Amino acid sequence: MQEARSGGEALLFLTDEQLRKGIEAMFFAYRGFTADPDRILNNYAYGRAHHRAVHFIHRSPGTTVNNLLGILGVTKQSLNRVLRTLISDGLVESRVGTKDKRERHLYLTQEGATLERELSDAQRKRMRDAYRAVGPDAVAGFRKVLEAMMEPELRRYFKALKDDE
Amino acid sequence: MQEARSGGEALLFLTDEQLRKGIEAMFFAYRGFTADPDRILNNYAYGRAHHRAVHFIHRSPGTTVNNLLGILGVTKQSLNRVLRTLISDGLVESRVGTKDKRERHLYLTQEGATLERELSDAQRKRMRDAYRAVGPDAVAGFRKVLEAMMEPELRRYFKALKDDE
DNA sequence: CTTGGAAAGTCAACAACACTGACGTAAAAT
DNA sequence: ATTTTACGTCAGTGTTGTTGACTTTCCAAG
Repeated sequence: MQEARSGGEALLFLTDEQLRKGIEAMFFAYRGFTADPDRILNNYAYGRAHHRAVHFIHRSPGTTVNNLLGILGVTKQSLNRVLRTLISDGLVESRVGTKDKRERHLYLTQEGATLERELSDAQRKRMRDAYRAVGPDAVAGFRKVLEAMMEPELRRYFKALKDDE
Repeated sequence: MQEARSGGEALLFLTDEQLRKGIEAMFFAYRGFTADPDRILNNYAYGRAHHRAVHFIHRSPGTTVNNLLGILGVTKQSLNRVLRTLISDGLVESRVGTKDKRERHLYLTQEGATLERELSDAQRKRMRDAYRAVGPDAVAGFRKVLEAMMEPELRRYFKALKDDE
């Protein structure tokens, strides 16, 4: 049941109970993390999938459907349904690739950018409030643990993004 | 676009870009966080909803349906569908309350405890590896930020749980 | 140059899991 | 005795995931 504790000072906190608390903290925190966007999305008849698509199109304008698939970790059919509604609703524009005509490059329209802004404002506010409540050292630790928890493939992608900090 | 930075040293890192990275880190990390249980659950034809129910019944044996509803944040119809399958599959036992016969107290059977163990072993391993990779200070910060990010109601519940650390 | 395969994307059908709303039963509370 | 609470269920709906089958486009081997 209990962690062996044979290693040294750095292992003292790694009991099963401590780890379970960390798991629950992650579960509850993620609920908070998505609570504000979820409320906003309800007003638009969109869901989290739309939010994710809009977020990453904003982050990487001109990205292809295939790129998004790798980042979002869903099937292309699932993403396609979401993109179709966003495109037909005029939030996302899909341009046929000039070099490779199989590809579709995705961009937010003005309207799409407005929704992205509304969603990310709310989410950033929560993140900012949390950061302010705990201070910079805690934030640094928070980010370290999150990175360590990612699947290796996504961690590599994420670290590549980090370069422009 | 940019954070005002008028406050002082503790605000220097709170640019919109930094906050967006934090948001993405949370998104990617949560994927990693659920990846191992998801793989296991596929073998049992169960989903995350079953995992959550099993986890919190393990955490609080004898908890009532109503208690679980508050913790999981779903409707009773949704939870009931999950509990029904878990009970009929023999993973969860539902006992009528002795003091208040309206209540149903939920317990894991031996089989249910086995699944809980398999799921939480995988999830704890990931959490433990991440903790070990970053060290205790980072973990303390991680936990602080997660708590700050929770909705107030869940934060109160979570802090009450924390007492037995 | 043609042909065959791989890649990017789309359409259709289905499953999981969330939601609302309505209803029923039993037990507790008033 | 009436109301409220706890729980279960049925019916219907929506989002989001899945697999399977398909078109278009690209590219490379023959």
